[in-house]
Amino acid sequence: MNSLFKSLPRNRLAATRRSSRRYLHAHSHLHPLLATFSRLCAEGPLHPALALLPDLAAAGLRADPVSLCRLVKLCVRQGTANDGRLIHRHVAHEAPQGVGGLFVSNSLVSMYAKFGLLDDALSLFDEIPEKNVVSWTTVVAALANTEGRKEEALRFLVAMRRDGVAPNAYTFSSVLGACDTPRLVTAMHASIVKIGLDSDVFVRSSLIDAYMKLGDLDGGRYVFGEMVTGDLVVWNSIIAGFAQSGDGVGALDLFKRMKDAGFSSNQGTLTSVLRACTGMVMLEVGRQVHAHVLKYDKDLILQNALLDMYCKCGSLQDADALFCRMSQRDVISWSTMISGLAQNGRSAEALRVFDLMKSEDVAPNHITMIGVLFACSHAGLVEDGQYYFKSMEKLFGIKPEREHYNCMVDLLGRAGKLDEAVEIIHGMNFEPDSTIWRTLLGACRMHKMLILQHAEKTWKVMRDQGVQKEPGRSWIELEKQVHVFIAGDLSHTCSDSIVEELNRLIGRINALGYVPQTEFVLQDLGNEQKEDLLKYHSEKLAIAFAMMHTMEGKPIRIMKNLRICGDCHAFMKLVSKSEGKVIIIRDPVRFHHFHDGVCSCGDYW
DNA sequence: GTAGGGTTAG
Repeated sequence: MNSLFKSLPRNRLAATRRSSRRYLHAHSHLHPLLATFSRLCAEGPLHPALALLPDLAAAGLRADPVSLCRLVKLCVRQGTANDGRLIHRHVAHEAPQGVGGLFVSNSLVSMYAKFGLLDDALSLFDEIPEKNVVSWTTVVAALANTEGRKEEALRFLVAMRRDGVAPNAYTFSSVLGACDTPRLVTAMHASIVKIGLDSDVFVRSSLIDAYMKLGDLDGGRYVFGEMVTGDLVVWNSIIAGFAQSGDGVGALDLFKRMKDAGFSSNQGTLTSVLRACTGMVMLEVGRQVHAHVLKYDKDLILQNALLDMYCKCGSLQDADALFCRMSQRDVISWSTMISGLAQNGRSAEALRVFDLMKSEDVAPNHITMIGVLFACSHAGLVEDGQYYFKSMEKLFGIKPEREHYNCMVDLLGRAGKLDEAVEIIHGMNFEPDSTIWRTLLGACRMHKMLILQHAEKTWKVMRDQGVQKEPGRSWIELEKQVHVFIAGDLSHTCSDSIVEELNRLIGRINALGYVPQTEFVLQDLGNEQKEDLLKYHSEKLAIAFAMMHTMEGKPIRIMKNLRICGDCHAFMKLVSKSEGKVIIIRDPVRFHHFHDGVCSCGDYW
């Protein structure tokens, strides 16, 4: 291998680089075989070019480094790892001279990494005697992109500096993907500023992304606000960060500012904007975005985001129509559709979609199985659920994780099999967390088996684990504006009319037999106070406001941060009947479609 | 020859 790297004085590198380009032209005129090879490497296809390698060797001809690098790239795009090894073997014998050898080796390292053969990439890297910034960056990037090897990326950065090679913008934008603690990101940020790379758009977008992934919105905003240079991806990074951290309004606001700044969106932008709509349940804005998505109908990520938006906004007709139209579907499309149907109370269809998925030979993953188990539990299909839970490892090679156990506790709990649910918890290999307890408590409450002593103990465990009681929040989209209501908070500008409308609704449903179910207030209070607490639950404030502003015939959609309580549930059923309205409430887990006094969840949630 | 942003659950 060492013959690959005739070492050269560094001041001759540029001259060699120039001569290496000339080499191509000189030789292609000299020999038709080399000319054909160069042309194939530049234009493809891959396999005829590969087939020429033995002929070149037999004729004693040495391919130029530029063509070889092109061939390696072609291989990454069109070929397999074995094709790559073929090139590697050829090069090991017919090495290009001088700096060209280094170029070819660097691209081979990159190729192995792209094929996921990290160890091959590293061992070739080890053989390079005079590693330059590209060699180092290639492995740093490969490690930073591999789950479980991120720490090594940082160690390589240190080793690189010790070796006297200065990192460049490529290196920093790669290594930032491996920085997953505030301390690391801040330290890297400091180095970047010191070296003066903080205006590079690649570095900037990676830095924003790194801050946002830690949940440090201010850090991301700071880097973004300091913008002296920016491009579309920098905008996309900040918008994605806001959308992913649940600040949909912030994301949409930035999207508007981006357009005002003269940038037009691409697939990446639209995907994040859709996610923001999904988080805020902004169906109308989502529909508008759909119009811009039409020209990207081959982009699966974007199509999946659109599909999820329709599911999460409770518009299953749109989701279904889109799903049928999609020209390709991957495991995410299928999982989205299965969970979407299940969350909207259409479990039987969800399971039919799962059967269809299997018949199309798409392998389910652990998220698909969460959707399937969720569907079973929602439809009371205890046996099917138990079957899938027990056999998912054998059938699909998916080991049950915490989330699957949680689904099983839900499934058994809902079906009233509380003892079996507790048994499942005891049979877990990991400590039960607050989610599991919450699920069990929900089942107890559902079956009116709430033994307070037990509940208090459970709440204590949850408090000890740092679970906080959030105030209830509901929000609705109206004329592309989001209106937020907080439980017990009457500071909204329209509060007086909201309370008036609420009283009117209560009067109407009293006639249908509504009685406030104060048992859902767990605090120790007098009955009247309990009724007041119930009356101003956030979804009741939201429905009163929506009732005054929604057009006739249009369903009302409410988003909630907490699960809906039994009293609000009964309330909504009666209001849907008395007012002849379809009401759709999305809580953090599922949807309730209220229509004519009935809910899609079958009073079971 | 090396680099950045986007989708499914909870």
